[in-house]
Amino acid sequence: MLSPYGLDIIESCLTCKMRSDRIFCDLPTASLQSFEAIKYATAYPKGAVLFVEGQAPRGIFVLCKGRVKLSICATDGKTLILKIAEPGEVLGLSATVSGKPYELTAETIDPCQVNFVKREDFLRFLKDNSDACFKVAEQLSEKYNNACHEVRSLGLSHSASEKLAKLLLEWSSKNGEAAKQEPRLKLALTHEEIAQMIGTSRETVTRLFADLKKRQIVQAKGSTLIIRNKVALKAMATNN
Amino acid sequence: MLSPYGLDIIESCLTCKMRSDRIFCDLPTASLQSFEAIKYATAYPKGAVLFVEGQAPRGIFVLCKGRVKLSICATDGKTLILKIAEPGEVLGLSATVSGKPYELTAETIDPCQVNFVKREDFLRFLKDNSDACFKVAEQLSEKYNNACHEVRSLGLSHSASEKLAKLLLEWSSKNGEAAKQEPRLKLALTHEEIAQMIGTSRETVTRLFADLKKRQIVQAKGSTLIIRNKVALKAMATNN
DNA sequence: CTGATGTAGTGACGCTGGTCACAGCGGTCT
DNA sequence: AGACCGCTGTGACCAGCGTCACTACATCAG
Repeated sequence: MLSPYGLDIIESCLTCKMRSDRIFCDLPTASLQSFEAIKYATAYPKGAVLFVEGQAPRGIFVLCKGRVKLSICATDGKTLILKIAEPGEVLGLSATVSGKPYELTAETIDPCQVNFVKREDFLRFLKDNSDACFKVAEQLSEKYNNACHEVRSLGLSHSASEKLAKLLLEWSSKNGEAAKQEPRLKLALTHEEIAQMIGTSRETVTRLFADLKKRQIVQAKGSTLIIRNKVALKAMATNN
Repeated sequence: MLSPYGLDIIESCLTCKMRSDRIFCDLPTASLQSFEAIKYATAYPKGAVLFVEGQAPRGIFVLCKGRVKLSICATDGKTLILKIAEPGEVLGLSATVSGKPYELTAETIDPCQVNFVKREDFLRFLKDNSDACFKVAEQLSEKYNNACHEVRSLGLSHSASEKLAKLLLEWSSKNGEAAKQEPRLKLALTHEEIAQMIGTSRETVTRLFADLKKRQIVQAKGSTLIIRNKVALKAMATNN
């Protein structure tokens, strides 16, 4: 089997082991078979752009492996990272459904495997498979929910430190580390990228981290970050 | 016919004149008939709260008449208005589909007519009527799109004046006034509410308006605002 | 080894806008 | 009429943070 970019390609959705974990993929066999017929299994290297905001929607991208950075970008080049998509997520879904341009840009940050489906094929598929249509509604609700959280964090925060604290807590809760006394997390992003996630400048992120370390709230061990004082961090995330 | 709060109640969706204009309501007669069976036509006075963020989803609210303010609110009371919903919009949709708590608060700002559908009834209805399910996906895409715009405006703007200019242009484009030389728009909101829409303080909005007037970019005529210099306003919305 | 490139850390400076504190200015209720 | 209330308009003050400019590493290619 071909294996570009060092990926182990999952050939068929029907035999995919992760199927049941994934909100969109967990479809009845019949629907999944029609899906098989219209999907193109593709692979991308790190740094590939799946689509760009403003483009007319070509179709959906089901992320099977790897992570994808979703961002929006201002005319002056200032960028805001909305989220890092994980496997199981469907990208370009809302644009494909509504026919409006993609509202964000998707760029791989790992080698990725992706199932692409052309817009016309996908819409036909949805009309014929009501289970899938409902899954799409669920996915879109999920996305909407996410966007609302982003709005809340951007719009209701009083300071950059509050937003950074929120981000760190959110990250720690994703690894199931949140319950631990001193949660650890891998800092896979640069200060620049973190700044783009919370809508601030690179220098501010550096300064905030320096401050957190000085106040013994976090501690860096190489590229892992240990949260030493969860309570203080939570206080920062809710107050100002 | 009963007519509370000075409303002319639309009794049946089947005979509703606005049906075809409205993205969700324009369903095949068969689907609409099953919808009729599960909906409750209700009316609310101005200032009524349909649901509050954080509440478990009771169901959906199809707005037939009047406007509804959708907002999120921080623990300290700071509020952000996401949008003013117009007739035809379905409220509480994503929470009802996903089962997660309502992500925002909906409060009427006019006397409103609303069709309410209980969550279980609605989910059953969706399973049985795939046309409706697709409409839901479309509505959710629309909402997601909106949220993305909000994120862009909040996250990528450099200043409050930029956000205000964006808001004014957006409003003028809704009335079809945008094409005119000097678009007019009704300022139906207080400075406080405008501040909450763009995530700034009441005083800043007052100062910004004063500045716009001084620079002859806009002009107030009672509660209508005339945009005298569209070009300058657009420049403010894109630059800094 | 050396230069190039990307990331992180830090000081200085100044602007934007949040906050507080009041002052006018319609309404409306009694 | 007066009292009260919500909205608007302004001045003063200052914290937060964006920006610039530079240094310090680390990694990598040649």
